[in-house]
Amino acid sequence: MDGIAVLVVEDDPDVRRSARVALAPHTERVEEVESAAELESVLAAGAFNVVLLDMNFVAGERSGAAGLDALGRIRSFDPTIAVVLMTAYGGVTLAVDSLKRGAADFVLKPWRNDKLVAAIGAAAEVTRSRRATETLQLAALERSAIERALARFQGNISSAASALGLSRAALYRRMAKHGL
Amino acid sequence: MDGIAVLVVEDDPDVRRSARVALAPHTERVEEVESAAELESVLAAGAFNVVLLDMNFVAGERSGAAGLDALGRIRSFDPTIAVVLMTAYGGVTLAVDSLKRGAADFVLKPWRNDKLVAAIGAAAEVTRSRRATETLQLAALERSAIERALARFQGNISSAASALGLSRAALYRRMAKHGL
DNA sequence: CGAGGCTTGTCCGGAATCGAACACCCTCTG
DNA sequence: CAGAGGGTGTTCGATTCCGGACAAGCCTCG
Repeated sequence: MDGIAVLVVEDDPDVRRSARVALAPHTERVEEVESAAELESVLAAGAFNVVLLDMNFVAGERSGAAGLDALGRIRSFDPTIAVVLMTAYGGVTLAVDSLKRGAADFVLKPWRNDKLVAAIGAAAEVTRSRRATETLQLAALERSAIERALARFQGNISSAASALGLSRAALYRRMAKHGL
Repeated sequence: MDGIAVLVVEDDPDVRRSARVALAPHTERVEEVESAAELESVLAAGAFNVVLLDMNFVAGERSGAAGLDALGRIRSFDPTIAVVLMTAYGGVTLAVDSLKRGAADFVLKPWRNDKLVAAIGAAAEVTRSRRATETLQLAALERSAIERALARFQGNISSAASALGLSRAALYRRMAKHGL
């Protein structure tokens, strides 16, 4: 799993070490922070493609609220990065809530190393895919929309043009422009 | 919750009745099927905006595989419709796997009626939002991309134009066309 | 077999868009 | 304080794109 840079957010030094031991042989880089206080600056500086985020790093707090808050901040900062949440206390409700709020995966502590590695690998792939498809280039968006329309209508030019809001002649020109 | 049409997929008649009793006062229509055999034709005929899907409707089978298979078929047929999964046997792993495969929510049996109603309401909103944003109209896609670019670059016309692959003058014209 | 409805690909006079250039403003640095 | 570097909004001759119309083909139905 070359090219994977993981940021581990975890207050417990034993768990941080366990994560590093599990992940380091399978990734390019594992960095750790003890709290979520400076998440944005660490993320900005670090070119990560996965975050492994503890849900409870406030002493005595077990609800997962801190982790969900941090998840929200990470997603605001970089919506493309996949976040894997981990907790020792989670039930179905917390897991479901986490994924609904945008976590890519949810891991219970103590984990099996092979499952953690697999989860991180899958999450990195989610980040890769999100980053590949996020573009603002109008030409690329137009080409993609034309391809989807042609697929949707099995190559029927009249229907595809209508769906795209173009005349048939205009669609022919756009198709030629994009080499379709 | 006007305008919500729910399809309940559940083999147990007692559970089907419980779902109907819980949901009927809060929705426009509740229909039920006993198995997933004819899902696509029922969905095609019915104009639903939520599916409440049991995970286990194969006798003796408790793994949830049947429900996940049905989820996949529903999503292939109509990727915009929100699916709420329900099971009596699910743990964190099954819940996480369900959401990763595209379920909008996950409900454990026996449910609390108010929570089921809330989950269905939220799922209907997910369907509404997905259907609103799925468009092939190039003009709408262009407007949306311009808005995202302006937001991304805090209104900086030069940077937004560059990201969109347009000249500044062209961007000004597109913005005027879209009333931005 | 022929009509009707749908599809296809192409054309061309007119309309719309193009982007380099212009003039100007603001901030930062030497 | 002046100059550099970034930004802004607008202009206009050149270029590209527009869509209704045309001609033709295919499929279904009476």
